[in-house]
Amino acid sequence: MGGSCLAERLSHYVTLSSGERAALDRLEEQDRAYRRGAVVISESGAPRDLFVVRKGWLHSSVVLGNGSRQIMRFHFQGDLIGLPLLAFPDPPETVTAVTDATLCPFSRERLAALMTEHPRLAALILALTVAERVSLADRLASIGRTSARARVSSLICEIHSRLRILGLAADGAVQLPLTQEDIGDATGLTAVHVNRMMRGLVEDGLIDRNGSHLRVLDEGRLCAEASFIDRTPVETGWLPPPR
Amino acid sequence: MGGSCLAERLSHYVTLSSGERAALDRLEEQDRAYRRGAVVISESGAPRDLFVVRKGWLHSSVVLGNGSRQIMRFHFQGDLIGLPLLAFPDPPETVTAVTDATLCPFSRERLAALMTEHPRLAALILALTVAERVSLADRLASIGRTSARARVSSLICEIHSRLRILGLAADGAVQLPLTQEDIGDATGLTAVHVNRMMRGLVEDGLIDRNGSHLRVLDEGRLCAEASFIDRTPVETGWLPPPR
DNA sequence: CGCACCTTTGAATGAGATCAAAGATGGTGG
DNA sequence: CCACCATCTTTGATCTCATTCAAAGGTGCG
Repeated sequence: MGGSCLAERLSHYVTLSSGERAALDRLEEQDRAYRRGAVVISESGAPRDLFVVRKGWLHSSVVLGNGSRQIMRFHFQGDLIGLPLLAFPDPPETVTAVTDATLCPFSRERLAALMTEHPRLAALILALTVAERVSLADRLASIGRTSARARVSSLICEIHSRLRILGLAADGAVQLPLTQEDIGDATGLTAVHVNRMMRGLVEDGLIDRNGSHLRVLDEGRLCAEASFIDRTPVETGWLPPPR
Repeated sequence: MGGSCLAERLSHYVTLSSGERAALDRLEEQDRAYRRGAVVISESGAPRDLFVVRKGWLHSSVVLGNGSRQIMRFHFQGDLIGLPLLAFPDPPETVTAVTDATLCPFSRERLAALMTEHPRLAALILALTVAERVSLADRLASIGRTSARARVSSLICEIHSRLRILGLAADGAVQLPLTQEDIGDATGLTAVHVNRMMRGLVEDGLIDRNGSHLRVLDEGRLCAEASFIDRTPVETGWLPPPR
């Protein structure tokens, strides 16, 4: 396969030393392909691995006692998934492939070894985890305290902003392989109401759609309506020296 | 002050080596007292330190453009706060003291040094951060996908469960220094509606209240209604050896 | 071509918000 | 020690945003 996915991800933030790069390469022996709709980590099954996303979209979700589903977060190229495995024996969330996806698995023992040998990478992974926590908090505020329209707008802003960083949002246009039901499960709304809200956003000239293609027309207004805050990139000034 | 707060916290999960304990003691030179209502970390001000809570209640919150507030999480004795500082230059959340509180500050550079010298502590701190992320996700599901009554129940279950671990919930009774407005801001409801829901829980014999005293009478039913999942303690099996 | 699944639209319902105001509580200063 | 004021809780009435229920178009895939 050639080269660690995690290395690729982390090198967005720091210039990896050759030692770090070698250690990261040793982490992964393989990659695995998943079909659209496949369950990568199930709330019921015992998980064994963490993953880095090489290709594709996924999401993590929880299904509640009443049968409804909450999507916590979408995962794109370079994202670390399965981190809860570090804290809990049983996975608290289900991870599902939204599109066909390729993942790079590695065990937590290997991660432990990596953190021991390369403290800077340990600190960086901690920073990335914290950043994801903050992003979840933003989502929480959006769902807890804003209107349906703002929630949908916020989700679009977040996805658009993250895909743009990956170079997947040429001129505001992104591929959005989600059903309105998915968007509802991510925003705490019903599919029917998501439909009405998106329709409204189109009418007001904020976005445009056809099929799974979505284009952000007026990012400023969209983000403002959503109270969306695009968090600036992760801080790296405090990290220990590389090894 | 004598002894690091963080050491106390981490020793809940692992038996600290003498080297680890010494390093943790070196982390903190002081502790700081805050008055009820004091803002410890402000969304606007530049923060300098992380903290461990020695004594008291705090919460982190965000104020949105429309003026409403979302409380993300309550922080009790032993909790790490200010972690977002590891990822972002400006604090994304405001941390406020709910009661008079004593905090132990330390800089992120010191944390970086600690992680370098003591990889097991680095891994443990990562695991704790992940656990907090999962807890936020649970809250997100509660707010996004359950009724007002279930949200209030869930918050009570969470607080009760966490305080019990700290030995602060004798026979289901906890001190709850929150206004109904606070509870509303944590659950995404209005204070008025929180009142009605709590009243209902009392009527149905699930809880009892007078003043700031709250007693959980039927934990099983309360948690069931709330779809509350008490996450079992943090995994430590995968951690690297101590140093 | 035909069957799933998804989107769209309409009408009725309902959970929670909003508005308003009356009690309760507690901290503060005289 | 008491009176007062601010804050918090409680309750009622009304309103509104989002849900629910239902059914008619689209779309793509096997």
